[in-house]
Amino acid sequence: MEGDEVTDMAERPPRRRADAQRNEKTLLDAAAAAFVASGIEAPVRDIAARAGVGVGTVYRHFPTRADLVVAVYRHQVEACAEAGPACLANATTPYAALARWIDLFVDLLVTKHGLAAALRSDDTQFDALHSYFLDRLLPVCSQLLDAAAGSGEIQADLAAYELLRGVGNLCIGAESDPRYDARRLVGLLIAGLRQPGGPAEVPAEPGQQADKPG
Amino acid sequence: MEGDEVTDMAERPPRRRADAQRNEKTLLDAAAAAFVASGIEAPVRDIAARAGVGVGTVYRHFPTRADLVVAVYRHQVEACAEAGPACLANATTPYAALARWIDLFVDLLVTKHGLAAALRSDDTQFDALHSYFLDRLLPVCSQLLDAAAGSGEIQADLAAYELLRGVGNLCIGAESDPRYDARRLVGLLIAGLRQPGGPAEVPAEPGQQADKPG
Amino acid sequence: MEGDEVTDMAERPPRRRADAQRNEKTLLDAAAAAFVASGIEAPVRDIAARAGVGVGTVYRHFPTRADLVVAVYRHQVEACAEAGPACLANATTPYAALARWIDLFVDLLVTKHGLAAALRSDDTQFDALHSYFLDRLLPVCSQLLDAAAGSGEIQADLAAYELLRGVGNLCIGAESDPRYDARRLVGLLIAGLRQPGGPAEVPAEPGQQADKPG
Amino acid sequence: MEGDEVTDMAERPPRRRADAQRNEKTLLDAAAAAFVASGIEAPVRDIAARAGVGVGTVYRHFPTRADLVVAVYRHQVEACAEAGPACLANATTPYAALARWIDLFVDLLVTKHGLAAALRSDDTQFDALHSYFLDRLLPVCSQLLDAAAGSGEIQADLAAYELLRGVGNLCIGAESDPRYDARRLVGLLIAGLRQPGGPAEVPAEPGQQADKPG
DNA sequence: AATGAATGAGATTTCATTCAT
DNA sequence: GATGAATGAAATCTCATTCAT
Repeated sequence: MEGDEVTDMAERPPRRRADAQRNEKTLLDAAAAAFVASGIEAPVRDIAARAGVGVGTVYRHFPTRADLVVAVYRHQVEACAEAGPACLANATTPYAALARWIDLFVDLLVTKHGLAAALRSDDTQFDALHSYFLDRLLPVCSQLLDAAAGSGEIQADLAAYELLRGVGNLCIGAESDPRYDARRLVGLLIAGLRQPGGPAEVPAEPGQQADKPG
Repeated sequence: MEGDEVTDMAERPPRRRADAQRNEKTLLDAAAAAFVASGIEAPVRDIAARAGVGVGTVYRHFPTRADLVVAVYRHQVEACAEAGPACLANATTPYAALARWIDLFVDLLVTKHGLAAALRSDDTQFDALHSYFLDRLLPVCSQLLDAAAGSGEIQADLAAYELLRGVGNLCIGAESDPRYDARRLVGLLIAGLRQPGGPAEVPAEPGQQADKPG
Repeated sequence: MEGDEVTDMAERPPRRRADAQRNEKTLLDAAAAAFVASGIEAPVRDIAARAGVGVGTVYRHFPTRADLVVAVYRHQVEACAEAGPACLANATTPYAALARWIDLFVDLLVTKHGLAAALRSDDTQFDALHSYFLDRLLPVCSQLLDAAAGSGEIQADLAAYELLRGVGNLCIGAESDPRYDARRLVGLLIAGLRQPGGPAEVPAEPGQQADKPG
Repeated sequence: MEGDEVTDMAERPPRRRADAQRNEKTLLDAAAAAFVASGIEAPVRDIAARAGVGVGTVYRHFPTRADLVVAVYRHQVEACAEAGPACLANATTPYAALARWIDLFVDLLVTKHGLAAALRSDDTQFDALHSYFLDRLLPVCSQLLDAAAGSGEIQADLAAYELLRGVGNLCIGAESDPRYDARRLVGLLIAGLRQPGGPAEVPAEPGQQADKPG
């Protein structure tokens, strides 16, 4: 992702002060840490303190909290979005690709503590964040869902929006609770998708009903 | 002069004043409404205003916010807990009973706006609420899970805690988002439970575990 | 028994806590002092400190700054407004009544330091204050102007609004500058009103005729 | 063009860098515009932005806000000061000269939005501005007043300081309020100066001093 | 000289909680 | 018991001013 920077051999574009750039990085790290520790609504002053800068500096770089949150997670979101087509290309079936990609999405949410919280917030202040997430990830998820539906592995009628939201919800609080394995529950959800007759119905097929554990 | 504590020997029935009792009921209704409107963190002042009492009265009845939240939802939680055995008795199979009961649990969470939010909060102030919920509902859920596992309909290895938490998470925000149908996703999750090979397994094809993008 | 009941009638109206009432008075005094010292924009925190209360108390009593300013000066404004008809009744001529009333208005502005400043401010936050002043004093001033015009002592075409604003302006800063006598300048302004032919015109009297601007 | 300012590049002597000089002019224009738009307390950043320079540049040229304000209005103040003797030379009487000059002074204040505000401010930061104004204009006004007093057209006892301050005050807010005509009120003030009996006196009628309301 | 990033004091406002009445 | 006034700790955001580049 940082590879983009190498293209400019000269300093043509409006040169940024070195300390400003350092600060931005420091701020993003500090904000990420603060989000983990205090949630997405961590006081600006705390973030500034963690970064060792004044509050004004935070506001200069990120005028709104949403700007900050988006910036904190942009790299990961981008990587996740770009992984979608790769999953499709490499997996044995579209359904496997979907499962794999959802797994990456779960990684994103679980390891970046505040993210799931940010997504669930209905504070209008985070609308921009919601939009960004959906803009970037909905198309990817849609493509995978469509492919899996096209191959007949899953039903066709689950919207990508709903799936993303559900997976996002399942990941809330996962990082702080050792008794809760979000990845496993997401796995159940994805497995549920594969039910031919819909979630509430039992398929009348031999071989799917009789296996009894132990 | 009046009401020295020691004069109690007459053993008057420790009855609460009628108005105090009325207030408690009024307060619970008001709090429930406030939670729906503004979420679980609704200002105490709002709740008092809705109830037509002073804030002091709220604090007298419910010293902490958690006390209030627990009280608000106690009835519903009790009813849900008690429905567990009934489901088991009436359903055709243990798995069906589980599905039915989970459905009731979803009702509880989705219709009582603030509840899912309260459960997801990791504010230590809500620990009491968490405890109450788990104390009351975990055994019920466990029983249902065990029964379904015993009948061979599902795998045995999902903890009731994890299931409740997952379903609770899936219900977050369901009231306010018409594009998100929590009930449907919970259905997928429960359906996933029934998968023969376990949630993490996809149809037996060689190499499918190894698919990695890039 | 009967003795107990007598106090009841006295406490009918919505009882205010004694300290609240005391606080309100203290706050008004503190605000008045702060306005004198730091102008109408004195920090709320300063006002609270002067009054020996917390900032929250200020906001409880006076939600907006304009509320506070209006309250601080309400007594004086009311008294001034009510003096208008009295002036008219007691003075020898309508013009004398006008002059007398304007004098009272100047008293109001000059002795209450911040007032003129508040009136001149074009911060929209003070619109309510402007409105209050105009609502209350414009009609009074109009009546006096009309009477003086009716008696032929002054021209009829000066709007009360303009006169009040002009006098208000002349009073700005008067309390802090010993070299500036607002009362005197207002006197000149009122004297100028009496010119039969309008301010720029010279009455046909010997020795006053030849003035032409530049 | 600013060609007046010696554009000859032949000039060797320790001249200021051309861009610095250009900046100064640009800054003055920008500041004037900002004062009109936002008043004399316009944020430094706004001024810098209007001028297309950094805030540091503003501070380099004008270390204090007062320096900037003085510089912005210096040309006009000089012109006004120099117009005094001219008025006296051209008018038919000293009083007419005074009236004419005051008119020019009003022009200065009314058309240069922020100026009256700057003059009225009692912020010590503007002391330099006050001094500059008085230094430059008081002597001029004094001369005109003295002449008019000498010719018997007005009383001798109004200090130039008081007159300037009064006129200045009358001009406050005149630009933004269509219902308020500062020029007209100043006209009344000047007319009042001509009253034979002095400003405080009303037409000789018995008992008129004693009128009191109530 | 010019730039604009950084600083941090200060202003406003909200609420949970206490406590006088 | 009930009331709601008082409190003051946050939290946000704005700018004047300094200073690294």
